[in-house]
Amino acid sequence: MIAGALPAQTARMTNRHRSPPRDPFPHFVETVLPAPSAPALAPPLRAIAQTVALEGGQTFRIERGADRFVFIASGAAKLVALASARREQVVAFHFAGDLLWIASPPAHDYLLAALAGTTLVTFPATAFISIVESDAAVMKALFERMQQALLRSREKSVSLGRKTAQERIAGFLATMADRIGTGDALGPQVDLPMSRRDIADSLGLTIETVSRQFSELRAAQLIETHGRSHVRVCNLAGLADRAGHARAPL
Amino acid sequence: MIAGALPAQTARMTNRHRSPPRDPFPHFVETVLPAPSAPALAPPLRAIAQTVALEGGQTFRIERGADRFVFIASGAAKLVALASARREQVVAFHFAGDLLWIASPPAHDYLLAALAGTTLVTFPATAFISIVESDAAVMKALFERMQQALLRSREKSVSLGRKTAQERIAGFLATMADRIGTGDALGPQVDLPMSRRDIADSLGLTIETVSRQFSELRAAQLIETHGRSHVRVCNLAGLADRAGHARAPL
DNA sequence: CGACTGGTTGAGTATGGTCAACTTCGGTGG
DNA sequence: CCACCGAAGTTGACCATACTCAACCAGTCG
Repeated sequence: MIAGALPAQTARMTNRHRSPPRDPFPHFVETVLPAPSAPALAPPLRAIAQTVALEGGQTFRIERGADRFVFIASGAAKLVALASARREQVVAFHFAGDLLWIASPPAHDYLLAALAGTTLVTFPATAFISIVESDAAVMKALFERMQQALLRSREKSVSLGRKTAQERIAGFLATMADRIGTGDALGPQVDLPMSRRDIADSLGLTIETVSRQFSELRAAQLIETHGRSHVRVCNLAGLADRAGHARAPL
Repeated sequence: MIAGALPAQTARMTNRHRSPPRDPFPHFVETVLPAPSAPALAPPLRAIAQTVALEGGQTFRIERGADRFVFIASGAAKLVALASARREQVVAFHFAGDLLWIASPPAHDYLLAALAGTTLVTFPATAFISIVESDAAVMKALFERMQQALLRSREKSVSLGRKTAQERIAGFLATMADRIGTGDALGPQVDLPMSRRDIADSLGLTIETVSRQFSELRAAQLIETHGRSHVRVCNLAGLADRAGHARAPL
């Protein structure tokens, strides 16, 4: 279930301050389950839950045909589809508080890889559903998370199918500022937990192209970067503009 | 709600044999609702349902913030995201029996366009959910359709992000053979209801590239084409092979 | 049968990929 | 605290895949 580090990954430990192994299950309960449903459902769910602690670079694989729900209690992860030996597609990034569904369809294998120290609570999908299916509020909450995932995936299709490299990068940064940015919306800061390779594999580009586009956006005064991962968005409107988020004029 | 034909579309009527305007709602009920749930839910759902008949080329738009469920009673449709004036991304194709969810997120507008004469039954999403949310079986069925849509969308991301033009076309044809093919699996035939432009807009390519790849696959004896839309898959295994559906070796 | 749309084929181009050198970051150890 | 080292990131030169522009062909409908 928990596979080793990815091939080209020398499991460099980034956990100097290893966090105490607090049980993440209560966090799952209060984040995902509506309060009235929690008392009845938490025990049976706990019975089928598996808690997994991953260090950055480690991966969580699912067996074929055994799809799972995964709650990210802390940390950050990428959901990766293996297209072939040297081709990976990052299908989605997920952060603390997210609940995602993973399956491996016939065409490709999928796995979840931690971008840093990450704690997961995972459930076999069918067992999970049979426990919560009778609870309308929980099913509705689940459903809404699914809708959000589908919407994000559709937007990613637009990006991958019809946008230039620069539009993809600009859109990516704007999205990340929205999802994990700190500070006000006018000058958000982001600490990107993913590498340039992860970004490239997410946007259907190469690391070189990602790097070049970062440089261009920097030159255009839209962003500032400090170190490998810190990005300051100087001009969010300008960034959104370059993302090609044109709405069709009616 | 029902907009006119798309810009470059001279609403050429393809309905010589106009089908009788049979009420498609019962078809929705028996296809989507589990039998035990139908009697209780059908009446309130009918009250909020809107039936729409579209000719090929006509589109169904949703207002912003008013997401809908759409059941395709007959025909075929493409779900399109408008990236900008001359850039459209086909996010998904849907056929008779499919139930889909459409929303227009902040970044882009979405619309559903009929590929031929098509009958829809549509519902405002929130009203739909409040009617069915208490019925576990229906919610589960809905949920599974959502999972399927998400899975397909993820697979599309892989295709758009990490596959060559030929791999995309081969994968597309294999998928279509599976979804709307007739005849045995060894020599399936497909009548593609979508134009080369639709295919191009779905795969993130141009019509010329689509055409060239069709020609190459034809030259490689993997497919035969008759007329604009009829495709005969001579070698499904070979096609799947060229689709780059490599599973990671364990 | 003729016109028109959609599809195919060809020639040249551009965006992003590849290959390679170099720089910076950041973590470790002297 | 600074020097060192490996990995990650950046930049440049060149190349390839798919796009653009354009002409031509074929299927379909009137």
